[in-house]
Amino acid sequence: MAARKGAGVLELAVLGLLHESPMHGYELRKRLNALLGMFRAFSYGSLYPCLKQLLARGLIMEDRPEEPNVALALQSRRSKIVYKLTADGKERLQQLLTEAGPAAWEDEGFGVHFAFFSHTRADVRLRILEGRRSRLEERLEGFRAALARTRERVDSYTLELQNHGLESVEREVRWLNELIGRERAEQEKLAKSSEIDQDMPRENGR
Amino acid sequence: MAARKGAGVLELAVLGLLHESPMHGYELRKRLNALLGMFRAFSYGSLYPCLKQLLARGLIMEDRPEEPNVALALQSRRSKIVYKLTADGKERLQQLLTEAGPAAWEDEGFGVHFAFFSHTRADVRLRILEGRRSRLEERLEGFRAALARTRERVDSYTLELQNHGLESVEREVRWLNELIGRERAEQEKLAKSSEIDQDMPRENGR
DNA sequence: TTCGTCATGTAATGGGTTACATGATTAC
DNA sequence: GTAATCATGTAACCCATTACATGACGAA
Repeated sequence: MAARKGAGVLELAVLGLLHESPMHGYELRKRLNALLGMFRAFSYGSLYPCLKQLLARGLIMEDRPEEPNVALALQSRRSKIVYKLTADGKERLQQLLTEAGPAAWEDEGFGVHFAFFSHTRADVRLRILEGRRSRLEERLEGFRAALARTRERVDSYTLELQNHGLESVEREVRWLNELIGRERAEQEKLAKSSEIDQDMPRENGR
Repeated sequence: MAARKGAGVLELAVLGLLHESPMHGYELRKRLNALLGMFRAFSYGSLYPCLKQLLARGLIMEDRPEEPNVALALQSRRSKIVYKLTADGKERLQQLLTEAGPAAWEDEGFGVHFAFFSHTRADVRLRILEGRRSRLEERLEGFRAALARTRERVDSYTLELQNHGLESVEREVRWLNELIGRERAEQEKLAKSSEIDQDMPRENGR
């Protein structure tokens, strides 16, 4: 099995961004950190090796636009290597966007997967959101249990920290609830509209 | 200089917990994850090597309570090794709790440092809180700048993600603001009470 | 012509995880 | 007596970072 772990979160992020438009590494990194800036920041030291590896695996290729002058192309080519997805790369991206497993809802991966939700199938989106929610609820539960056990002697700072953490997670759960609600509503709407097909449309307030 | 990076966050966490009371590894891990559960979870694979290393560095030692029977002690001792801080360990802990540098306010370290704030000097606490706040504000600023540049074409999911991230960080900043306010108030109160001593108090707003 | 930023890369290192292997203790 | 949990440990690996080295290019 092994499923090829490959290059962690970066693989998806790079493939996803390159799918939207070809880019060179430096720019890629900026877009990356603009996209996920609040969660993580990647350095060149991880990005370039990743590109190299993706290239070796045939998932991306250099994108030299129509180059009439071959000699010039061979010589002048230094600095700025624009990459684009290959067919295999697109396939791989699709595959990554379709698996709704722990990799998609654990802390490291969730943000990246979410960032490309618009390229993700609706049912997969829903399962990822629900997966993350139950993951967080699980954590919440375990945490509260541990809290109950050590309740006795906690200084005020520890308490403050734990409360803040608790509230953060609860907040994310509420956020997920809202997103899940919206996703489901949309799915129902689609199901209904495809089911009707020849009946009159009806409003169902936003 | 080099400052001995040593064993990352774990070092502080372990020393801090052992300072409160001697413990064995297994228990240590549970307390650790109860304390920081919302932020990170450590596995045995990292904890035990860390203990081993701390032992080798002479910062902790096995805590065999009064053991009248030596022979029995030598034989039966398998499973459950209780550790406690050595004098060096206490000193090291104190040192770690006193440095108010990036290690204390970056994402990885902040939680742990905060968790032991009750053993931290008031001025160090304040500097760490302010350090973290400006770190977050910096991130906020950079993020908004990047946002402004790529504003044009962002799909609704990306937007949703970025908003959520933004709000999370803003929320943490507000939390820090409150904590800083409290810290300062307390410090002023202390300063005032020690300053007066024989005169009447005078207001000096903020 | 020099400085800042854009741009690409590599080597050493690091902190941590997973998976594995093992043994003791407790509860049933 | 056996299953679950407590308890300790190791080895292989992984993803990413830091620090470094290099060079092109535009603006002052």
